[in-house]
Order: sequence, then structure tokens, then C-alpha cells
Amino acid sequence: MVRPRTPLLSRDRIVEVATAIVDADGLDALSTRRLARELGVQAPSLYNHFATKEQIVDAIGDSIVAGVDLSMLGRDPWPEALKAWARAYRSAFRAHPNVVPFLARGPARRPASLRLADAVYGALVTAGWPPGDATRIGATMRFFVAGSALGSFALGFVDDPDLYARDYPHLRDAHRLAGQHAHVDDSAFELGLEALVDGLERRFERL
Amino acid sequence: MVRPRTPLLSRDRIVEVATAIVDADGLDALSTRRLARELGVQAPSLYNHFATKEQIVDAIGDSIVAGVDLSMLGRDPWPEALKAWARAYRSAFRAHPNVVPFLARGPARRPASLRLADAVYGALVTAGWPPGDATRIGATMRFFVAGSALGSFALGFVDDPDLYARDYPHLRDAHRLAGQHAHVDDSAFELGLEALVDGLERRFERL
DNA sequence: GTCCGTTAACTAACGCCGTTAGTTTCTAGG
DNA sequence: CCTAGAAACTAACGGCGTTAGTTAACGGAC
Repeated sequence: MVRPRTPLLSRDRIVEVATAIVDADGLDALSTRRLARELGVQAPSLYNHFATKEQIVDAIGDSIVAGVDLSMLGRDPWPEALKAWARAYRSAFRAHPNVVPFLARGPARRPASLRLADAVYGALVTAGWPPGDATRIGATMRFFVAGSALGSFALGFVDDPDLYARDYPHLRDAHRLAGQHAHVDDSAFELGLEALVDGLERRFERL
Repeated sequence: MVRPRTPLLSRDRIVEVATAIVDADGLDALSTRRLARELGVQAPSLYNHFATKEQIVDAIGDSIVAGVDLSMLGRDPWPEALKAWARAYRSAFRAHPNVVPFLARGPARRPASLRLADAVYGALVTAGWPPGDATRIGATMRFFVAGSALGSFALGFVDDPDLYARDYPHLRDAHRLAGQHAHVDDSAFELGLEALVDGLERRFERL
């Protein structure tokens, strides 16, 4: 086959299959050869659509961030909007946990990230925040959401009672975390989010 | 050379040179062949000291986390201790920005991370927090610190006035962020940290 | 002092990887 | 109809992490 009558590949199809591979088997499992194989094609053909493999991963990231609901920003009161947006942002990450290390990595120059930054900044300024604070709050929320989506805290612990008791005096019961990591991570996120927005509201009152 | 009179390698020396490579040229620049070359050795010799390359990177991570000052925990009042510890944690990350994506990645089962979790959990419980809340607060702080160390928020913007004005109505002045990313990221971290701990103090009062 | 198991270096090689060069054939636009 | 460019191909390069198998020095036991 030299050139098919109808194209075998498209950017969308490549991103779709690449996302499936990463979701199923992790970032490291995404190689140009495997991606091409699952697309029914040879690896170099990908380079007719993307200049590098990194651009493919970038496109995966953009498509994930593009799915974050922004409708509450500028509509609801800012504290509620901020919390709802943070939850939507985090759950978009959580739907593709293997991509998060890449997403959180570099500065996000992808279009969807800019649209998101624009929306949250605009909502805060409209609500009465000074521009400088609005920038910092957008950044802080990104820090928190990215960090919480990144690595499970509770997964760091293994279900072995003896392991911690010996060396870490306060972690006697830490082994129990292993079995409930999803719940622990979720409730830690909720606690932090409430505290953070609560602190921001107090700061806002002082303006 | 088959076996030298005094060993050429040691775990410490490998970790030291590996850290220097990652700091200088990034995680991707760390290959077993380059690491070996800079150690004056052939690549497979590394496998006498570490089972996999990942274990080498793990050891880099552990040595960084081991440097975080924990002395304020259990000594100062918990809100101040928590803030000072978060700043120390973050600046340890910031000293090795290229390692952070790896550090933040998986659950941290390395000894230094466990010691750190033990110290912060112990300090909170001693201060009067219920154990469940202490766990969540430790996790939340880790989320925030890891997220803030991970990717610069401000670096996501390029110093090009026209780029944003067209597509993102509120980001008219975003291009100015590019020149001040360090300051923006630092002050966003400070603002978030103050708000977060402030919110936690209010929650503590309500107990 | 000699033996011997272990250690720490080596060389050679395997099967991956991302990517480039060069070729072929089909499509789309004038 | 002709032609420029797009989209597939094959072949190959240099690098990667890792394994197998070899060799010589070390350190303890007799």
C-alpha cells in the first residue's frame, strides 16, 4: 500500500487511539510503533500528521482539558463557582490518571488551558478581585488541583501493619490507608478545597 | 580493567552524579550510558549497585526529600509550623525542578517521604486534630506543595501581546506574566498557603 | 598461606525506541 | 490533463534499558 484512496489516519483518530493506549497501559506504553500498529499503519506515517511524538501527547492533554466544564464561572457566586470548577477540573484529570504527570509537567500553552485560565481569571475580576490577586488565585487553584490529581497520597502506604510501627511512631495505623485510598484522597481534596476557598473569602472581605 | 583495587562506584556516587545530570539537562538526559560515562565506567556496571534505572531515580528523589527541614513540626504552634514546613518542602523541590515531575508522580514509598508524613501527622495529632483530619491535612498540603513545585503557572504564557488579545478576552495583559514568572509563582504559593492555613484554623476553632 | 565464594568491573548483544531519508502512488486544483 | 502536494510505504540510524557471560580482585575460613 502506497497511498490509500481515503486517508487511513487523521489527527483525531491518532489522538483517540493514543489516549486509549495511555489510559489502558500508561504513558510509557505509548510508542510510535504500537500506536501505528493499533491504527493499522507503519510508524513513520504518523509523521505526516504530527511533527513529533510529544505533539501527540500534547494533543491528548489538550483534548482532556477541553472537556472541563467552565459554565459556572461568571454565572454562580465566585466561591461556589471556584469550588465547582475545581471539582470539574480534578475529575477531568482523574478520568485519565496516566496522563496527569505529563499534563501537570510543563507550563500549559495548549489552547484549552488558555481558555480555562481566561475563564477563571475573568470570573474573579468580574466578581471584584484585583487583577493581581485574580492571577494568583488562578495559579493557586491550578497548583492544588494538579497536585491532588497527580499522585494518590494514600497509595503511598502499603497494607502491612509491621512496616510502619517500627520506624515511624505516628504511622501505626497508616497501613489501613491502603485499602481506602480513593476515599482518603477524595476527602482530603474536599477538606483542602473548603479550607482554601474559605480562606479566600475571608481575604475578600478584608479588601 | 576487570575489577579495580578500590571500587569505582558506590550508590552515593551514582546518585550524586545522576542528580547533577538531571539538574543540568533534565530527566530525559539521564541515560545509563551517559551516567556511566560521567562516572568513568561502562553502563552495565551500574547494575551491580541498582537493579534498574528507576531505582536510581528513586534514590535521587529520596535524597531530595530527606533534605526537608522538619524541626518546626511539633515545636512551633501548628499553623506556623505547617506554613514553615510547606515552604521548606517547596523549596527543596524548587532546588531540583527537573526531578519534580518524577517525585510528584507515583505514591511516595521512599523512606524520607514516610518520615516526613510521620512528622506532619504526629504534629497535627499532638496539637489536637482528630486523626482523620490530620491525615487529610497532610495529604492536602502535599497536593498543594507538589502542584506548586511542579509546573510554573506563569511560564505558560508567552511574552507576545497580540497572541492573547484576540482569542482570550480577559488575558489582555497575560503576556506580561512571562517576564515575572518566578515572582508570580512565589506569590501565588504564598497567597494560597495563607488562605489554606487560615481556612484550617477556622475549621479547628469549630471542633 | 591457600582456597573459594562474592563482588565489581568488563564485552557483546538483544530488542526496543523516536526519527529521517527516499520512494511511490493517489488526490485535488487549476 | 497536468502537476504539486499529501499520505502511505521501506530501510535505516543512533540511542536506549537491560541481560548474559567473562574475568580478576577482595575478604573470610581453614
